[in-house]
Order: sequence, then C-alpha cells, then structure tokens
Amino acid sequence: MEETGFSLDTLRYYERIGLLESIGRNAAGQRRFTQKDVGWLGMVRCLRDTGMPIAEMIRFAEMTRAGDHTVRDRIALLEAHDRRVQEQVENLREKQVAIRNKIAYYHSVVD
Amino acid sequence: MEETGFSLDTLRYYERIGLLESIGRNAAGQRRFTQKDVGWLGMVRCLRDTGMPIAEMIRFAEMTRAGDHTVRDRIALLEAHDRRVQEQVENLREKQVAIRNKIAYYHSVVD
DNA sequence: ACTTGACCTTGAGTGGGCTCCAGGTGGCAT
DNA sequence: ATGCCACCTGGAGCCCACTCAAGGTCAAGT
Repeated sequence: MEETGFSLDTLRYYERIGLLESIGRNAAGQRRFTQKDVGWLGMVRCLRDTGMPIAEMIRFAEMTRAGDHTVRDRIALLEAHDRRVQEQVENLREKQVAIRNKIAYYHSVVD
Repeated sequence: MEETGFSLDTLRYYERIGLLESIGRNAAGQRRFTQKDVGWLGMVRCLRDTGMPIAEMIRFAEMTRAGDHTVRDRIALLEAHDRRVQEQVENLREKQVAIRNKIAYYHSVVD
C-alpha cells in the first residue's frame, strides 16, 4: 500500500479501469510506482476528495495521456470542477449555520 | 413530490426505513404531509446534504420521537456532526487551492 | 527444506442510497 | 362511462466505488 492513502485493492481497481496508466512491474511482477505515478495519484486524491466522479477523472486521465493539445480542455474541466467545489463549500457553510442554530435551540431547551 | 427537494420515491423509501414517522393518509390512502413533516424533512435535507449517513439520521429520528430526555444526546450527535462538517469545509478549501494551482500551471503552459 | 507473508490475477460480492416495475385504486376531465 | 393520470404497495434492480475471495508465485527468514 502506497502512502497516497489508497489501499492496494483500490490502486489495482484504479489501474483496471484506466484511471492509472499501466503501472510498471519489477522482475517478480509486483507494481513499482514511479515518482510520476505518485504525483498523479496525488491529483487523483485531490479530485476524489472534492467529489469528482471516477468517470470524469478517467476522462481527465485520458486527456493527460493524449498530450499537450488537450491542455485547454483540461483547464475547462478543472475550472468547472472548481466551481462545483466552491458551491459545495458554500452549501456546507449554509447548512452548518442551520445545524448550529438547532444545537443552540436544543441548548436553550435543556439549560 | 413535495418541495423539500426529495422525490416521491425517496420519500416513500425514507418512510419505509423509519426515517420518517408514519405519514398520515387522506381518504384515498395518499400521503398528506403536515407542516411538522415538512419541518422534519428540512432537517433531513440539511443533514443529508452535509453528509450524515442515513443510519445516523435514523438514530437521530428515533431520539427525536423518544422525547425530551434525549435532548442531550441529540446535542452530542449534532455537535459531532458539526465538527465533521467543519473538517469537510477545511479539507475542501485545502484541495481547492491545489486545484487552482493546477489550473494556474496549465494557464502558464498554454499562454 | 519449509513456512510465512506480501504480492499477483480474475472475478464475484458488498453497502449505501436510491429508483424502477408490476399490478391495482381512485378522482376528474371529455 | 371511459380514458387518463397520479397516486398506492411490495419487491426487485441499479449505480457507484470499492472490497474480498480463491488460487497462485516468489523472496526471505528459521
């Protein structure tokens, strides 16, 4: 298990579905993650943790492999995602206020 | 479909699993949502949207039905949830910075 | 020499949260 | 009075993102 925070099973799964480009093996057939792989996994972690669906990450992975002519599309994808993240944050903050009001109300009942 | 933002199927599902206390019916057997039901659904929406698992919402629902002696436990549950929400927000913000850095990097490549 | 254990593969199973289906009923517009 | 639509029920099905199982290989320690 690499210290990207993914389990080995998850890494195998990601490789199978094409989210990771075929990871190199050593003589015994075991996966050897390069610095590049680890970097990409950092990106994957970042996108996953902000709620990007796997299907979309695969599209992003494919663009990344396809070369520099996809950079504009990658920007568009990330900017759209950034807007969704922004909405998530705002929505959470809003709901958090409601939760805190409820807590305050309960406190007023119990004290 | 009520304007709590839940689909009718979802409302039926919630009733089945005990997240909603048996909703009243009219003569024809159709659900009639009271103001109280709608209020509770607002709470449910708030908790769902902030990532509380359904199982935990059911525990909360049961406490709410059980009466005033559960208020302290409800406070504890909501405070724990509030801390998780806070972590979510902080985590999202952190990851958002990384995404924006990536976008900026791509811009520097493409321009 | 042999056990242990971490890895390998393919494929099936799981859990959460809905969502849809079949078959049926009731009210209302034409 | 007949078609239509929105609702009802119980139960099955679906999607996502993993996670586990079975059977096998290899390297290192005792």
